[in-house]
Amino acid sequence: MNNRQINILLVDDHAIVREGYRALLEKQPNMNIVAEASSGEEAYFLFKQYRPNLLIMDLSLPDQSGIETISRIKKYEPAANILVFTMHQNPLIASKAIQAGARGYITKNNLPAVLIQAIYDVHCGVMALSQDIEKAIALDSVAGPAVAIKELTVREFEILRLVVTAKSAAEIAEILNISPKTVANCHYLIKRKLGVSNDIELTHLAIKMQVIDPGECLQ
Amino acid sequence: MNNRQINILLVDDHAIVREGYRALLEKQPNMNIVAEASSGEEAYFLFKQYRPNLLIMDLSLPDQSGIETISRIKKYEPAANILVFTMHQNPLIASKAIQAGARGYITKNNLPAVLIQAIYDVHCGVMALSQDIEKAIALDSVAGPAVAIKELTVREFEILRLVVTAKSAAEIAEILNISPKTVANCHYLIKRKLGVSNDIELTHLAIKMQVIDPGECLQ
DNA sequence: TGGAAAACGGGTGTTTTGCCCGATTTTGTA
DNA sequence: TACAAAATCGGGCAAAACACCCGTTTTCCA
Repeated sequence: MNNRQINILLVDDHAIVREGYRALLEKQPNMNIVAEASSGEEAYFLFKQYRPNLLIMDLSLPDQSGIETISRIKKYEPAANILVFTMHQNPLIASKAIQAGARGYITKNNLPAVLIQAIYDVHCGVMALSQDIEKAIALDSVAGPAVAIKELTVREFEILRLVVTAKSAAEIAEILNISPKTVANCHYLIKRKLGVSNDIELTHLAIKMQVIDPGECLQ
Repeated sequence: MNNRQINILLVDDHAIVREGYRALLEKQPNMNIVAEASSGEEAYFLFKQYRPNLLIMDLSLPDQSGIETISRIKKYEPAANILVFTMHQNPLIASKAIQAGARGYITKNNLPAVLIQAIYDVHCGVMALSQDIEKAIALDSVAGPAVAIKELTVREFEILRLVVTAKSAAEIAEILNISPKTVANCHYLIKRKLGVSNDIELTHLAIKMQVIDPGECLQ
């Protein structure tokens, strides 16, 4: 990779956070924010338009499609450099994001300098994980009770997240642009893989595994 | 209130967000950030030390003590002006924060300008609520589930508790010595009364209303 | 580039749901 | 005590959802 200007697309739904990125990144001589998006849809669109060298994205987007957005962008451009920068310290989410094609995962608990370093790392093709996430992944893989959830495919995980926030099959189908029938089948497979027999158990499990936090679905 | 310099204490556990505040607030001629805290403990300490005119705080702090911190500070200084600025759009959280003594509640979904206005409002003694929160609170108190849940009969409430701990209709029928059909009918009536359309929403609602606590399903 | 895994979605019999109804049993209160 | 109102119980039935099967296409790596 070259050491020239790094053109960055910011994806975060909170304007104040984007202000923060700007203040921070524009101090770096060779970083340049070419565009900002506040939703997954917009991110995909702007990525195609601007072709940035690097994409910094939060996962909690209004259309709930953080990981899905990574998949879409990577499908369109497998060489895309995507760095996840989010508050979620959950190793499950981190590993799904990486499975989906992210090249880095840094939590917002880290100091700005860590983000800066990660940007350089990812830009040079080095996978960047913040220490807290590395630790969480390590702990999880040793004694993790979340074994079954890891068997889920990226798509299944995505659908799980939507299902447990009480979206209907039709809504999910709409969001993901697939048939409601596929959603239903996938929903069934998720339940079978996780060994639960109804949606209530599934919800409890999702909360327990911090796939969602209790209250996330309260509007 | 005077119109002089507003001395602000920032409380947010994410450095990048604090960068965002800085970039934003320092553009305002009469706002001045006197200190930053990244935990509730630190916030309390710095408040005593700096006596700011206004405190902007996020609720999701590492020591999980956002609302608790508000209480502590208000106890120490009842005149403290506290403006909550958080991602939580939950009306229950908002009302608890206000009960605890916050004089404003703005979600991070809002544009920076909304925050700026709220700062002026709170500084002048006007309660500031962002529109999304106003709406959420209104919905919640008018047609809200808090009311609806009280409409449940004793039997319905009993069945609700069993349902949301993931017991099957057959099991519940067994426990209560009634027909599974009655359980199913009752289950349906509960959902109708509470205005939810599936069991996942029902589960979330039950957790939110503390019919069962989230800890009950953890492990 | 070939083979495995994942994603997608049709088909179909079985359950469950949503909503109706009437029959009993409390319950509150005049 | 009387008696209406509310709560409880459960049958019926069409519509919807589910569980499970399957084959096809797409994606991903080695």
